[in-house]
Amino acid sequence: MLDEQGTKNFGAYLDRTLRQVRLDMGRRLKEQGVDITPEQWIILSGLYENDGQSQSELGDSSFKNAPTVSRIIDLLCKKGLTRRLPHAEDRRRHHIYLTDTGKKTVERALPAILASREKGWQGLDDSDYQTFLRIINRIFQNFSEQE
Amino acid sequence: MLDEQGTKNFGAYLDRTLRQVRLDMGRRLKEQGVDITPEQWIILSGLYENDGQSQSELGDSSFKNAPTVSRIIDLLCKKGLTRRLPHAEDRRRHHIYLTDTGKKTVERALPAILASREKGWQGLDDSDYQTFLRIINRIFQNFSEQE
DNA sequence: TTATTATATTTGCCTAGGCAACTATTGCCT
DNA sequence: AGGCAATAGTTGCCTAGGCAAATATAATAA
Repeated sequence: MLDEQGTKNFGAYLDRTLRQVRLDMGRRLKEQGVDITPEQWIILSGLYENDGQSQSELGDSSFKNAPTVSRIIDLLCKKGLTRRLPHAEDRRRHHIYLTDTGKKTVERALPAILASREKGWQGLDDSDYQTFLRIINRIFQNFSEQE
Repeated sequence: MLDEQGTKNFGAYLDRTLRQVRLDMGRRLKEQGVDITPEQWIILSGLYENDGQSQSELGDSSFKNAPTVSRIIDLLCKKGLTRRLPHAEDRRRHHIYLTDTGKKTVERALPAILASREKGWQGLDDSDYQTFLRIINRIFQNFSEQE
């Protein structure tokens, strides 16, 4: 069949699995009454760790591109979870800060996130995680090498 | 930090890696002069294997939901790569068939797909693939259990 | 047969995320 | 200083894919 010609069709497995991961996380957030998406969680938790980052810093750490970060932050600002403040030294940049509501939202969301991760990793252990990271990061790096 | 509380943050790795996989595949298809997306490839190759499937069958095998399949097929029909034909026994269904152009497109796309997979799996071997499948399918199943 | 339920597909509305083009700044080079 | 490249961010246009609701048809129950 087309799928196997000596090559490994890992993309299809990544795709279907990530879809389930996102679905489960999204549903748990909703059940918890937290109105954010998994992608928004990534940005919010990044700010919770290190508030006041610029959009490009958030993009680098979350591996999202600039337009995507820009639009997610638009939504988060509209929901009142973050705000953009001017950067003192560089007028092109903004500092992005969590509002108080934003911080509370992160804290309310966390149990749902942790529960979802726990469910996904059932039947697997720490050594599987090391192996998983080795393989998936190798794939990632294989595509990250500048041509 | 938030990311590690004993739980495994596998979602972030799946996310960033899949994004690279799609990007590389998309770029290679474009270089090859084949005007389809990685998602469209999944549907087209499914039809190449088994022509005339219904949309729900394509959805089941590609793990895409009904609206997504419907819209991808809209696009493929607009490009002249597939066509919808009525189902003799069930008038709710369609048979989806590749056109001649569609078949040729699959054949022209295949080298790009295989090259991308090969690049992604560099430095990894068959036994890594078995391990990868075990872990990722376990995650998938953990989320697929009803309830 | 009729009423109810289930299935196949489509559509509307939303977020995420590609690419490319654009603006505003900043930094560097001469 | 003046010119030019690089950087930060935004916007437009596109596809993918969630959910929910709608339509059409089929299958089943009463």
